[in-house]
Amino acid sequence: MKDTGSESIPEPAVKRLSLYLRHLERIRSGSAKTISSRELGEALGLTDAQVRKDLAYFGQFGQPGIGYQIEDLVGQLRRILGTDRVWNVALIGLGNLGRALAAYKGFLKKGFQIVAVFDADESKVGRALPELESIKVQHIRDLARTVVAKRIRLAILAVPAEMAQEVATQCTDAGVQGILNFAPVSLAVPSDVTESSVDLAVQLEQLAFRLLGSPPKF
Amino acid sequence: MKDTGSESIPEPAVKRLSLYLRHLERIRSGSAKTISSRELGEALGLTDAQVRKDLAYFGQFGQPGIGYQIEDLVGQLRRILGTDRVWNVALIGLGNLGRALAAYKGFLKKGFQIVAVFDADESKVGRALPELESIKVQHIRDLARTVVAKRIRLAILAVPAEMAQEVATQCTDAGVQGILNFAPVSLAVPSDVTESSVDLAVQLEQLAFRLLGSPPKF
DNA sequence: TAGTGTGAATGGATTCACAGCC
DNA sequence: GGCTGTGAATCCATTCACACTA
Repeated sequence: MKDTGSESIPEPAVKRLSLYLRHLERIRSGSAKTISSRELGEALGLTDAQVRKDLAYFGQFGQPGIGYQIEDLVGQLRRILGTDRVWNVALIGLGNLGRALAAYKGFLKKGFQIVAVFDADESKVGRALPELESIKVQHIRDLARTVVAKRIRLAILAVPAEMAQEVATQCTDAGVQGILNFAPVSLAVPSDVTESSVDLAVQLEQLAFRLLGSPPKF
Repeated sequence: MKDTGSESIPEPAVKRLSLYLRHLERIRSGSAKTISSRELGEALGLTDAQVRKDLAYFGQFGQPGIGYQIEDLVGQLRRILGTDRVWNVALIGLGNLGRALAAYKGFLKKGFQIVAVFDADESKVGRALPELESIKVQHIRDLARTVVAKRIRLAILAVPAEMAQEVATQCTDAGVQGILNFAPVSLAVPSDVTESSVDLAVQLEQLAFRLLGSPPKF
């Protein structure tokens, strides 16, 4: 009934796009200039048809008989995924995980720049993190102000579970449009905000479930 | 053609089971003794039918007209997911992320006990981590020996991307059956091993993709 | 009345298979 | 011969709708 205009791209396809890009960036320094859908799929455990279908949602990037130009495809995927620009990101919560995330180099490589860090602990406020010399820890009460001032559209939440919903609401109220949540709770966010949760313990739990089927090897 | 015997449970259903359990554990101290599929679904942004269907794959846990007994369902879900026991886990790689994971309390709450930690850096070997006083950092060369000796079936990989595949292979050769991988690469593992990857930068990338559709709020 | 469990219907995503191009 | 792009067919997951139970 309602057509949003986008050509109905499957969510799983977008996830795989990130994996394609990641693999291509890894092999781009190699000798091969092109890659076939079969090769790309094999590297990620997918079928060739899957790879072609995924890419075809976004355009015609390949050459029949040849494959895909690696450099070209990297550029296309970056453009599609939005990593051809710099995104300002806020990091909220400076416990063990938060500090590890602050130090993580992988974000900046993809254009995600942490331009503000927040915590509720007054004793941390005003200091600088070793890995982000140029910015000082701010109190969460400054969140809204800073989000607007620094044009922050993405936030990483690494706060305790009890605070997560409240902080998430402050983020969205301030104009944040995407939240990556590491607290082990489901967040309720407005429909125009995207939320994605990573629950470290749940990840292990899923693995444990699979193991229940098969016996130990020792 | 081949029937593995398992009643074909959708993978997404198992993921949601973890979320059901997480929510129930959070509210179990409250006054309500029961919860309906509608209430549970609402808390997680799912339909009531979805919740009922998911639970029904594993048994008949609810009472018509009443709902589900919270305590009972917690027990059932723990049993189904395998968190009603203790799992020995190895943590490999002690960079920023690895150390944060070592300190993470959430694992033990679900029965995942880190019983060995490894790194390739000789200068770290022999020391103890602040949060895991009782165990000493071992060199990766001791991986196989220790995995067998300590009956380790799950491993958390927090090593650099370049080493990830090699370490993963060492893990599976030693008998590890499940790997939670934080390195930004796709791992190839034997078919009887379960691998699950969390790429922090990819998570943000997915959020960025959604944001490309809508304009900034400022 | 409130709420589960479940077959049937629907909706999505993956795979197939092939026309067309290099 | 090798490989892409894509409709058609298949497979899988979600939603619907209702018989049934407390």
